[in-house]
Amino acid sequence: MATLADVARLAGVSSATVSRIINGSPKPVADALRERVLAAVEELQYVPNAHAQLLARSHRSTIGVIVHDVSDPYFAEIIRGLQRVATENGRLVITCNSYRNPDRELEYVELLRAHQVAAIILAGSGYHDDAFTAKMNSKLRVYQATGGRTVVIGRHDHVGDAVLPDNEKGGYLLAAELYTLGHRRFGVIAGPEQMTTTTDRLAGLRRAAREHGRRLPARRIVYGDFDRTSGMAAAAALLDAEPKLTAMAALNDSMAIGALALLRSRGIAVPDEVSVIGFDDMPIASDVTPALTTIRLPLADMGARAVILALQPAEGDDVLRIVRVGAELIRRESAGPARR
Amino acid sequence: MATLADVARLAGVSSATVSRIINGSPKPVADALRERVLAAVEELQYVPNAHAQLLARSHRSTIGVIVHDVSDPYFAEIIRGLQRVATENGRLVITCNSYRNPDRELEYVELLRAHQVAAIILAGSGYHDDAFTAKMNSKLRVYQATGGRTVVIGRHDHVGDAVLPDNEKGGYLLAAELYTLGHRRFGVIAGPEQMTTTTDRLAGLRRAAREHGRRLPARRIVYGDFDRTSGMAAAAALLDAEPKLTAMAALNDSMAIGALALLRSRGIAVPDEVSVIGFDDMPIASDVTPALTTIRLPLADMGARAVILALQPAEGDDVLRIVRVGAELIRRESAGPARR
DNA sequence: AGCTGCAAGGTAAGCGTTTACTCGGTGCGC
DNA sequence: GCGCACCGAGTAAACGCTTACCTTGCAGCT
Repeated sequence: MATLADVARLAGVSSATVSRIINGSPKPVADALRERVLAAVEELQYVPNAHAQLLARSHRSTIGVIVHDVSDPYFAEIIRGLQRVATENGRLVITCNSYRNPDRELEYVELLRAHQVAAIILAGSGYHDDAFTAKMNSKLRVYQATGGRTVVIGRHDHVGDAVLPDNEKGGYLLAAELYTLGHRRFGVIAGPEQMTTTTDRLAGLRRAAREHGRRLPARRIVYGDFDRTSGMAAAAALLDAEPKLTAMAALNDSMAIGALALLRSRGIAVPDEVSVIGFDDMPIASDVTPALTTIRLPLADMGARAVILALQPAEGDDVLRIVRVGAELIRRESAGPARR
Repeated sequence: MATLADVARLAGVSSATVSRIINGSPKPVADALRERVLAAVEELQYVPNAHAQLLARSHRSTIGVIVHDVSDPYFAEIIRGLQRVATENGRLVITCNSYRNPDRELEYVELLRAHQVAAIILAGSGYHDDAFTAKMNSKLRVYQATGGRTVVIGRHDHVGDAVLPDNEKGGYLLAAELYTLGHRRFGVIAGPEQMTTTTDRLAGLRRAAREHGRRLPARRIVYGDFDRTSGMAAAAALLDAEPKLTAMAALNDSMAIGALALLRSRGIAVPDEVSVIGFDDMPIASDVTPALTTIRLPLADMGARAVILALQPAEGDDVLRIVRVGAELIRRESAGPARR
């Protein structure tokens, strides 16, 4: 690979001059030299070694994000928003997929630290696991101590700034809609039991239940993995245990779609016989049949806000800033009045 | 941030020793020292500076991938396969989204070169644009000249190894199925006109047409953007121009889903009145209603093979290796016999 | 003429690693 | 008892850049 020194040699100038020209430094450089240098750069197809630059420069500029899985539309949307703002600010973003493996999340924090990122954004729900939380917090604190900024999206138990979607309210809206439509016995297809997203959303469902003088019996809650397959399995389990269910509340759209698929395979009409409501409003929610009634979270916006938090230097020293974003019911066709 | 030197100081050894212990160098080190060093690493929460390592080490280990958009399920699948193999081999992968902007692709090649990646994988279709191809090839060649490896997925006009899905055959299968079902006048919802994926798939359709003694009139081909919205628009245009169409061939699933949505909005039954066939077999293809008949490409496998090519050193010097992967018709419910 | 001041470019000291090389100190063969 | 090989640890030279600081030359003063 051609180096700065090669360019300097070819142009007959010092490497400092080349560096200044390439980085558009404020120091003035004679036009003649500039042209010679640019020509040399072109001729050698010179590209500065990013690692050498990062080593030599003091300021860090890239942003690291840890998600469960980019190909999950939920995260894809968050990242879309996040990328937009990052790019607008000339920041590169490195994305890491933990595939819901806590250990891998820990490893990725190290990796991002090793890469000297300016900020680490933890997207995706946290776990109710004190040992993990403690480890993660200690790693994050070390990182913060060296000037690193951290932002979490949708978890409350970590140090640093946070963007918090109102999962509780979303859950409330979801259940409230079901009660309003006259459903009294509905199953819940929840996510992994130890994830905070699951418990928050469930808490919302429970609040709505209480307001209607009811409760969510444990036997009507099945825990899945937030993916389509587990949604199908959960729907099947629910139906087998209690064939008279009039509705299902899925705690994310992927599982809702799985439920829809299972219902279809059993020839159960949605929403005429059983209503289904999802959560997240992923792009394909409106393409399944029937189009999914769901709770919308401003995903792209959440990603964008996370970057903004990461970029703004903290005002005080220890104030941690929290941005809350709302949840909204999107009525489509998969939920209707209770019929049986 | 703690540095190697800090650790060395705390442990009372030289930095060389620390480096050797951390990297598990073959050089033997006394156990007592090893423990002291490891303790110091733990105490300081030391993480080696990745950039300094890359600068100092000679061998490059990360892999760069350029795709159009990770959140597009087509690429998400490719990346999944690619990641798997890369991780198995201890390689990190950096993903760049060009959002179908050729200039951005060029920029990303520079960026990846700047980051000293061991290989660049160009996923996603190429363009029929000689100026662009020439520029890209020159950049790739420069990169190769310095020992970089390049692999392209699904484009033929670039230098380097390649993984080529049989788009032509897929197109052929698609059209053959339509003809077999008795469709004689069907619309084609194609991708961007200058993309090789589009032209390859179209070529397959044309071959099938010829074999059935027919042709694809230009007025029945509408070019979209490979996304849902343009699929809807294209379906509308097709239908408006020729209401008697009995089927539509979409050149990817996203557009097929868009077409399905449009047909539904117009109250046209699929497949009873109009059949629809997609291409790619994205995961959601089986969740839309009716489930999409489509052409399956082994996407994850393609990603995996690309990494394998990138990792295997070229045998000869100039032999460029080409791996071809097949296409397969997946019959589901969106295509049926022609009825009108 | 002798200074000062400034503009334009060069010199060289890092940045944090890795690694070839150097250097005491053992243990061994003779 | 001496030299040698070898082992384990340290020294220091890269790696390719950025940038503080220094040099040079020249215009503008007094």
